[in-house]
Amino acid sequence: MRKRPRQARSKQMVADLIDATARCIVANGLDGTTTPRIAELAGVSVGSLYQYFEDKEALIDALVADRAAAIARGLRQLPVDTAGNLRDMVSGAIGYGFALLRAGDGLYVELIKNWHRMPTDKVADVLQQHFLELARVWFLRHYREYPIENLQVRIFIIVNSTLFTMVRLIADDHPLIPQKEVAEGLTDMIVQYLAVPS
Amino acid sequence: MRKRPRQARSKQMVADLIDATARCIVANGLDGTTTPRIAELAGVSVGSLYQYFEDKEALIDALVADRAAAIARGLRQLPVDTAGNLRDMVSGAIGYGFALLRAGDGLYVELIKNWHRMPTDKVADVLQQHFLELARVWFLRHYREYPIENLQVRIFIIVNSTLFTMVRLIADDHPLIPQKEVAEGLTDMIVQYLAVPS
DNA sequence: CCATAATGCGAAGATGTATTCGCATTCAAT
DNA sequence: ATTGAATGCGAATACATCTTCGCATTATGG
Repeated sequence: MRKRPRQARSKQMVADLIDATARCIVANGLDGTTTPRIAELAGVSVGSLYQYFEDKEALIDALVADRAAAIARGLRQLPVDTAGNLRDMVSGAIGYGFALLRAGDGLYVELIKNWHRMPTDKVADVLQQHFLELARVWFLRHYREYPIENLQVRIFIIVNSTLFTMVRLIADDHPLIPQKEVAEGLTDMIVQYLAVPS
Repeated sequence: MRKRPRQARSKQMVADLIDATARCIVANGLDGTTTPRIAELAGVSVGSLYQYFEDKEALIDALVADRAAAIARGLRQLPVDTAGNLRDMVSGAIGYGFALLRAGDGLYVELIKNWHRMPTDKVADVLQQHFLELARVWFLRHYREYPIENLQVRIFIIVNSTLFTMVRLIADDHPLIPQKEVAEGLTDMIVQYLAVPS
């Protein structure tokens, strides 16, 4: 950040700018997200944007960091019963994932679509780390000897498979492929896969 | 196409332009692929580009259509033993997929990364259709009563999971996650999933 | 209340890209 | 060889974007 916002109104402006960036991405897509449009939505001047952000990328970076942190908090607060069965955990996580992607008017979908143009791919990292930890706990609890070597790879496969299958489904509608069945299919697939001995 | 190339040299130019587009995407990424750069690589003038292509998008469209057709041909010629076991088929397909993505200096990876900005997402469609058909044949042969309703959804999940997991792995290197293990993991996952009764 | 710093502005500058158009060149058929 | 069509050219046009800068406005601390 180029300059720290010291007064209350500038702090508000920074918040407004980040919020406006989100709304701009939702309304115009990442490609249609321009500094004039962001400024207009935020109700500030273009120049003001550059007071606190090095450039447009820094602004988007801030937005992503914000949301990644929010998602991380949401995941931590998600009630998981590590003593319960695996299928319920997985099913719950996938349901949560779909809900998250459907929320925010497609902001997350747009961001994940453009993951490779993001400053840092924090969203996928957050998911990866969270579920890796969750899986560690679960396996440690249920099987003293669990495939710890393999777990990283398995979680990598599972997180990416799930994330992009969901995004592809939501991004453009596939009339023959209902969300409910995909959620069940992903659950089946993941549960089966985690049960495979290494 | 704005105008049909009639003479030999114009046909050559169209071919050169499509080839130059591929090289430009490899060298500069999709975002860095501009009409001047394409023209320069093709060794023709910018204006000539617009003789046979409505706009830049049409040019990229032509490239994608070309490659999609080539991949479809490659898949059809891939020797598959529908009488053999499922694991070998899946494993072979995944090996082929990785080889394809590694080939072409990252052209396919770049195209799939930007799937949502492609004129038509032919690549994924091609894969989807092919493997759907393949799965139909296989299941018809091995189980007279196969879950035909479910098969579309399963193939959707499998194709997208595999494709994007591979692309994510190749796009930026994950030192802790070797390709070999991912290939094996994906194979395990898919084979298990296809064996789940519907 | 005043002096100073912080903040906000938005037109103008710099850059880059897609696309067109009139003219030059090459081809192919007669 | 000639002529009309096809082809090729690339400077010029039109447009859009990011970013800066000098000036006006507002807040804060003494």
